[in-house]
Amino acid sequence: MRSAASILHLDLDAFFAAVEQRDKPSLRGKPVVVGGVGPRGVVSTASYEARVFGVHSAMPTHEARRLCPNAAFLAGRFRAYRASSAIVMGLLHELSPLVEPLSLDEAFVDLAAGPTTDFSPDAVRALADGLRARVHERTGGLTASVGIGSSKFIAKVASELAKPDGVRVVEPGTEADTIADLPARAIPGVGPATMERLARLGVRTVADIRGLSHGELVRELGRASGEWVHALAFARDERPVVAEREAKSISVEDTFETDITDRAELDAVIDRDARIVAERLARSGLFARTVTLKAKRPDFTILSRSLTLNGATDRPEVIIRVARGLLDGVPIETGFRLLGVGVANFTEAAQEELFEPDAAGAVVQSVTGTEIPDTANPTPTRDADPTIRPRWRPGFLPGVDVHHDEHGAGWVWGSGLGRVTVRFETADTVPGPVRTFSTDDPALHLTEA
DNA sequence: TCTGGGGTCCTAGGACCC
DNA sequence: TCTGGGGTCCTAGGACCC
Repeated sequence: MRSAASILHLDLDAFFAAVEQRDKPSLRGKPVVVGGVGPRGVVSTASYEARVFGVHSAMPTHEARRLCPNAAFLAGRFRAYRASSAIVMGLLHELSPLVEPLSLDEAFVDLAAGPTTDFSPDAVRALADGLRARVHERTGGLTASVGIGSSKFIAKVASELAKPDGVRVVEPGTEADTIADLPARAIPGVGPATMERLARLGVRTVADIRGLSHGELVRELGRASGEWVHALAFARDERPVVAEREAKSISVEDTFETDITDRAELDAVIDRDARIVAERLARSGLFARTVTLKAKRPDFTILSRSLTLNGATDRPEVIIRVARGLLDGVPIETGFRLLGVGVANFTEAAQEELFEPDAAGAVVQSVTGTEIPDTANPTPTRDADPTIRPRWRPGFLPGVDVHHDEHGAGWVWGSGLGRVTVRFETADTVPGPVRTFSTDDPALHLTEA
């Protein structure tokens, strides 16, 4: 926590709905609900006119329709939202180079990293008013709420208190008092489950948390969460504003209008999602080592299966093959309401860390790496497939190349120069046994799937 | 007519290595 | 021969956020 109120949090009011009302004058002053419009959709944003009826974010759309049948229900126009968001983020960058977007409609700004020198309450209030006026003008009428405080937590609480269309500055020294009477739920990271546990300890407000010992909280909530909640209850928050955070995962998922049981249909969903994931990977110039399959059962329980490859990939056929393999190990009789494919564990191509020593201590090629000399085993027995991009040579692709011998069939798990790891498929389990072959082992029979 | 999609972080157990 | 601790990686699930 700083001594000056130098962290700003901006939150656009009912953002998606406000953009719709701005662009369609007939919707102004009327309830607007943006979100999933299908039978299993949920509300993303409700305009303030719709909130009067009890409609709010994350509510099932069918319930919103029941509460407010006269509202306009819209699926959302993300291109328009991104455009307005970019204008606002640009305005924030005029205040400081250190801007941390949290979503399209929200960001932190570290004013101390910019030209601002006067952090007196009056000065930062004037700064926030100027910012809000520019947002309104440059976006064609959108309103924003702005909070300023000595930490991220306090700035965010302040913008919440300022809503809608207002400013709130929490003066240094008044932080603990400001949050004392808020529900414990106001602490980020305290959701329904944590709130339930805290309630059992008699906690309702932030101040109530202060009555518990550090040890009690850690015992009840676990190490990380306990310490976090304890610190924030006393308004202790040292998190820096971080401008650019690198993505750690990419995923695509679909909720179906009716549950799907059919394997072929599930495979088709995997294919579609995996191709989108691969496209986004390639566009980011990233390669992923871990593929995850996610499924939601009719009873809403979520199941996930993941597999980490020896090498990284951005190829759709690899992601598809791995994801389908993961589905093999999952009972599908009850059907799923959602299926999704994700990737994680990113590397960038042709970087040194992609080369790893093999069992013998020699350096071998990772599947995304560039070939490097291996004097111990200089000759891969198979030429590079010309359809495979150069970085893949000598080109045994995890999940694509298939091995077949008298012990059964399997697919390539990973490959380095001079070795190929094969995972055998078994009748009822994934993963099956794994075996590593030398590339000149006559028992190794590889074909492309 | 039941409850999205895109993420992040944490926990816990097992494998494996030193 | 037995015991054992620490560290890292992987996997599965859960909580949470916008």
